[in-house]
This record gives sequence, C-alpha cells and structure tokens, in this order.
Amino acid sequence: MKTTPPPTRARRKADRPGELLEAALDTFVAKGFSAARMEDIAARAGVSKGTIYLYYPSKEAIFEALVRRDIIPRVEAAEAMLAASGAAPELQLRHLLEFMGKATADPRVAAVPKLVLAEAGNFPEMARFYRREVVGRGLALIEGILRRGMESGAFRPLDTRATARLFVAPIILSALWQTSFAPIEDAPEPPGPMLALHLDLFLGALRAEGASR
Amino acid sequence: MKTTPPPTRARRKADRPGELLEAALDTFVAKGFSAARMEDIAARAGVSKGTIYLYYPSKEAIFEALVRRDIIPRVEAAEAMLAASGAAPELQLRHLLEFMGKATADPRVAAVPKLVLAEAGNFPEMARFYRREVVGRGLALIEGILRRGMESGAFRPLDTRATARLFVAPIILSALWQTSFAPIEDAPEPPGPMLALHLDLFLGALRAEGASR
Amino acid sequence: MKTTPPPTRARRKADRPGELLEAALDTFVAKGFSAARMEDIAARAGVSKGTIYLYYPSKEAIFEALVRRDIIPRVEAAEAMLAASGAAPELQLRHLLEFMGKATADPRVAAVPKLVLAEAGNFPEMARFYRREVVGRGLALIEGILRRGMESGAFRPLDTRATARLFVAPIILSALWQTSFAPIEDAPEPPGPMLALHLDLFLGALRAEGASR
Amino acid sequence: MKTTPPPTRARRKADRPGELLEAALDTFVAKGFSAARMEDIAARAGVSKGTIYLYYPSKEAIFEALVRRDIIPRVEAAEAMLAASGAAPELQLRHLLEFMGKATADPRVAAVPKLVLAEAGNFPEMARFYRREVVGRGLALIEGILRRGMESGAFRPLDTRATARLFVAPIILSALWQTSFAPIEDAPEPPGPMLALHLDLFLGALRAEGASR
DNA sequence: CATGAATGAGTTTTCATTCAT
DNA sequence: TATGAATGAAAACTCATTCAT
Repeated sequence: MKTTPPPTRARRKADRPGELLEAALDTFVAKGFSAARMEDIAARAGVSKGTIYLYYPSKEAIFEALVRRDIIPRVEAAEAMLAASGAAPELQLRHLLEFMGKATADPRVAAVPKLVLAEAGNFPEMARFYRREVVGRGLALIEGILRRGMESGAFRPLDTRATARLFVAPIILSALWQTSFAPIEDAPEPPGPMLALHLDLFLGALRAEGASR
Repeated sequence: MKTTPPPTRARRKADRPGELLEAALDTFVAKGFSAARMEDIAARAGVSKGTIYLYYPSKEAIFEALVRRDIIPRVEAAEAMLAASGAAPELQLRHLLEFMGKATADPRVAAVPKLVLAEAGNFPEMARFYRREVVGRGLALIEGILRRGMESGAFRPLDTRATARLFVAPIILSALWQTSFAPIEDAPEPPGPMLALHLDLFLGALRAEGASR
Repeated sequence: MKTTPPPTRARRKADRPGELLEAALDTFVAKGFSAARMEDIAARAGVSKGTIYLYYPSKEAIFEALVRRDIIPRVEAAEAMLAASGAAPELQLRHLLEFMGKATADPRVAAVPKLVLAEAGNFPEMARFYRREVVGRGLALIEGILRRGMESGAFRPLDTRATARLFVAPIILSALWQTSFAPIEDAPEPPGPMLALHLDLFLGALRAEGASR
Repeated sequence: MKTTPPPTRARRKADRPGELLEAALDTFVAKGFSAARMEDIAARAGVSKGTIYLYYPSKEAIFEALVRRDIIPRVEAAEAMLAASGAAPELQLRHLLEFMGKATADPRVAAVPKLVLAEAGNFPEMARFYRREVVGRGLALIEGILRRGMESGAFRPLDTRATARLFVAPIILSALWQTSFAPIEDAPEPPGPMLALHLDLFLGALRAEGASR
C-alpha cells in the first residue's frame, strides 16, 4: 500500500516549493493575504518559518508563484483550447464558461481573485501582475471570440470590451461569493444553476436577430 | 459665501460621529481597512486618536456604522422607491440599475463591497451583518420585481434567485473593478457603457417571447 | 530637598528626547551600535520599545541626534573659541588639544568616533554625516591654525593636510583606546601624559628653525 | 602560465583552512565582521556553509585564526628584524615605520584593527587576545628601541610608553581611515606622505639636542 | 469631552549553527 | 569529508488601544 517512497531529503527538497504553495494557498483562503502570517504558512507546511525563505523571498512572491502555478496555466489552457477549436463562437463561449465554472468550483482557485481584489490597494504590484497576466489575457480571449462571432454575423454587433466584461461578471461574482459569503451561509447556493442560466440569457441576447439557433 | 456656520465647539460636537465616519470612509477608500490607521482617520477628522474611541469602540465598529449610515439607507430608499412605484417591472429594473449605478459611481460607496470582501475572513461578524442587511435585502428586492414580472407574464418564468444575482453581477463587478484595478490602470474605463449594455441585453433576454416592449 | 518638580506628563515629554539619547549613548558605549537593541535602549530609558519611535524614526537617527547634540556643539565651540582668540597659532594648538583632551576624557564622547569607525561599512550614511560635520570641520579648523602659523613664519612650511592629521592622530587614538582596550585592561593608562608629550614633541617639531620659543 | 597545480581533492583539502581564511578576510574587509555571513565566506571559498564548521567552530574562531596567521607573524618578523639588526635606533624606527606602512597599505591587513575595534565590546575575548598578542608585543618592540636610543644618548630621555604610542598613532589612524572613510571619500588621500612627514617630525623631536644627525 | 504619550503584542525577515545524507 | 536543507532565536519596526492629564 505504501506507494510513496520514504521522504528522503532530496525528495522533500524537490517537493518543498509545491508543498509551501499548497500551505500558503490554504492559509490565504482561510485568512486572506495580509492576515496570513508566514508562521501560519510554515506550520501548515510542517516546516519552520525560516524554511519558507529558502524558497520564496517574500509573501508577495509566494502569491505570485501561486498565480503562476494555479491560474496562469488555466488561462493558457483556455487559450490553447480555443485556438485549436474550430467551433462556432457561441459554442466556444459555452466551452469557456464551462471551463471557468469548473475551475472556480475549486475553492482554492476561486479564492485567488478575491485575494487580488482585496489586497490590490496594499500590494499594487500584485494587482498589476494579476491584471496583466490573468485578467488581461482572459478578457482578450473573450473579446477575440466575440469579435469573430460578430464578424461572422452570428452575434449582434456590440462593444466587445463591455460585452466581454458582462460575460465574465457572473463567473467572477460567483467565485467571490463562494469564498466570502458561502462560509458564513446557512445554505450556500451552488453556482452551477446561475451560470447555466447566465449562458442561456447571455447567448440569447447576443445572437443576431435573424440568426438561426 | 460662507454658508456653513463657524465650527463652534458645540456644533462640532454634535457632528463628531458623522465627521469621523466621513474621515474613516475616505481613509478606507484610500488604503483599505487593515491598512487604514486609526491615526490617519483621526488626522483626517481633525481630532486626536483618543477621541475616536469616545464614539466608536473599535475599527470594526466604525466600519459597521459606516455601512449603517451610507449603505443601508440606500437599500431602504430603493425599497421605498419601488414599493411606491406602480411602474412595470421592466421599468423598475431600469430604475434600480440606474439607482445602483449612480450610487456605485461614488467611490466612497463602491469601496464598501470591496472592504467587506477583503475582510470577510478576518471579521466574519462584519460579513454576516453585510450579508444580511445589504445583500439579503437587495436581492430580495430584485427577486420581488422579477417575481411580479413573471407573474404578470412580462418576463419569462425563470429561477428568480439566480436571475437576481445575474442582474447585480455586472454592477458589483464594476464597483470592485473601480476600486481595485482602476487606480493602477493606464486608461480606466468608465462603468456607464457596460451597465447600459447590460440592461439592454438582460432585459431583452428576460422578456417573454410574445411580450411587446 | 525635592528640587525636581513631579514628573508630570508634559515635563516628561519635554525630557524624553534627551533621556532617550542618554540611554542610547550608554547602550552604544556598552555594546556598540549594531549590537545595541532598541529594546535595550528603551529599557535603560525606562520606557517601552514603541516610545522610542515616537521621538526617533530609527536607530541611525538616534545616533545622528547624538552626534548633533554631543559632538557638533563641541566642534562649534572650538571654532568659536579660536575665531575669537587672537592668540598665537602655537597657543591655539595648545588650547585646542587641551579642549579635545578634556572632551575625549568623557567616555561618552570618546565612544562616538569608535562607533563611527566601527560601523562605517554597515551604515555609510552615518559615516558620511560624521565625516562631513565633525571630521571635516575639525580638520579645517586645525589646518587654518597651521596655515596662519606658517604664513606668520612661526611654523615651518609643511603640508597642512598631513600635519593636521598628525596633530589629531594621538587624540583620536587615545579616544579609541579608551573605549576599546581600557575596559579589558588591568591597569588602564590615563591619556593625559601622552597628550602632553605629544604637544611638546609636535610643537617642537613644528617650530621654524630660527623662531624663538 | 598555469603554475599552480590543478586543485585535486587532496591538494585542496590540505589548503582548506588557508583558503577559508582568505575568503573570510576578504569578506570581513568588504562587509565588516557582523555583516559578513558565513554563507558569503563559504561561497567565496567555493565550499558549502557546513564545510566551514569542519575547520572552525565559529565565526569568532575564524577571526582569531586570521589574526594568528596574518598579523602575529608580521609582529614576529618585525621582532626578528630588529633583533638581528645592529642599526642605530633612529634607523630602526625608520625601518619599522616603513614595515608597518607597507603592511597597512594592504587593505586586508589594515582592516584587522578596525574589526577588532568594532567588535571589542561584543567579543571581549577577541579584544584581549589582540591586545596581548599584537598591540602588546608591538608596543614592547618600539619601547625597546626607544629605550636603547635613550640609553645611548641618541634620543632625549622621555616616557617610553607614551612615546611608543605616539609613534604608532598615525600609522593606526591611517589604517583605520583607509578602511572606514576612504570608501566613502571622493578623493581618498594616500597615507604615504603623512607617514613620511610623521617620521621626519617625530624623529626630529626625539633627537637629543646636541646629537648629530 | 478631548488629548496624545505610552504601551507591547505582533509580524516579517535574517543568519549562525546543526545534522541527515 | 562535504553538503546544504532546515532550524529558530533574534531584532526592527508598527499600530490598535489605553489612560493620565
């Protein structure tokens, strides 16, 4: 049954960064960024405070590494998925929403935007990084789909920037809700139905008048 | 020109709580909740640190008082406005969005949801209070309009809870964006166009098939 | 008997900076600059750590204040003394050495150059400040006397810069010795005789050949 | 060109202690004792942190070994040089100053007194060791020369202890200056001219009245 | 009522030293 | 021998809160 090799020194070293990131994410989720103490993170990872600094030079660096490991690859996956797909724009939006919905269903992913929004004021560098690498690329992706849809006549001609933001709004809000209110809620609502409804209404509203379904 | 009476001691005293709230809000907007120092708030209010504690027992209490003074009355105003109005549900939604859009255009109002979000983990009591008194009542209001619209046949029959959330999502997101990303943005986008577009798309999607405008 | 008024709040506040400087100097003398903990200084002054920061923003600032309070006025006093004096250059050197000898007899003054020399590498700003405000002005003073003596024919013509440094070397060394070795010495030597001898030898060597005593 | 044999494991091993001392000295010169990190020393020596502890039990031990290797032999060399020399005392002082001047021209030697000074408070054992083995022996050497000169009638009869200290003062000061102020100086002054002048003035002052040059 | 000096717990970060490999 | 990952004791500095005046 014991499939994991004994944690030799070398093995642990290789795993440390990942373990620390896990611990940090859990701690950030539980307490928020500022309130998460390096000591908490260390304790959760089962190491001492000093050890963290062997791998990451600061708390902000941990957060950035977290975004790089957990969020950006998802953005890239979405980019790749859509680049490879010859699907119709409408279908692409469906896929994208499904993809984002699944991703944000993981509380550890959903927590990230909250952390950024909450701490943007205190850590502008962090905000800038996220704005550029995640928000920027995500919005560009959606605007691309919208533009193609409009050019092909499938979608009504609209302001792509505003429309792209409208597309993501419920997804983001659902993520924020999940990490902020759900924990204090008596009967937290699953985000699925809302997102499904969003897709229906949004696509319906987007479709060009004469276009067939 | 000088219409405000000279701030005599007596006058000032009467307004102290309000002045402190003003100062606190400005400070929270500028720095966020945790990073706002009591001394900053005191300085902005033109009093000493100790004075704050004569009126509010803690930083959290200030925040709660702020929500009570600045946000809840707006919710109540919206409730009253809609209760008194015999307008059609669609028009009511228009009014409501216009009302919320205007409110959140003020950075001092828009900052509040961000503050709640940011500190929900650290101050669950604060989050619970906001969830109940602002979010809960706000959503109830919208669900009421939706329900009436559906009952009258003006709107398609839909899950009112989910639909209400979809209605507010872009408004909330716009408020958060404004306080988190706009300050670091080169050319921050005004929220107006997005909200106008939202209304169009959303109402279009909501309208029952055969219903006339 | 009780001549000092009761230490009212106001009185203490006025005295705090000075008290802190006293405590800091004692601590620096005992442990050196880097090894002196803010907490040590606070404890010696009978206040808490935080209180120090109400008066000085950093450890370096304390040191600078110390130099400004205890050293620079002495430099200025020496400058004034010599500017006012119409004495012959030789006598002026005598006075100056006597003045510096007396000053460095106080271990709390003698400690300062040691602190600067010792920590110059770690705190270059501190070194620069001392170099400019104390060493620079001091050397300029001596060079001035030497120059006048040479111009009047009382002193042999020599490189004033080098000569000025030779004049201070034993004084400085005596100060350093006092704070570094004297504490570990069995029978520390008083600096007086060496300085007296220095004056004799130095002035003798300086005097122009034909000049009368 | 490559005259040093390739650093085979065996060869390197034999030299480890010496290599470590080199690295430590360079690091102490660059950063001072406290600020020198064991890791810096290790890196400069091309070994790992742990290795240092195989040869020296602590940072202080390294410093002591350094003094033993680099300073004490110089003291001994001076002792031997003068013991073997039948030169006149005046010439011996010339030789000694030249010797010390050359030694302290090397920043790696000049740094040592500063290090001792800086850390005398924190490491009294170190100070005691240096006081005894370097300062004590050095002063004894000079006093010996002076005594012989006075006995032979070449020098005026003076307090040998004080005179010996006066002899070294400019040399020590020049060493300290070099490591403390020269790095922050715009145009650092070379110590040569001052030391040459010192010799002239000092010997001139020392010479007995009637003694021929 | 108002002040603001004082407090001291709390947080990040550094680094000499240890020890399993 | 040699390594370098891990430790944990410091230490500077911050700030909500208290309380003597």
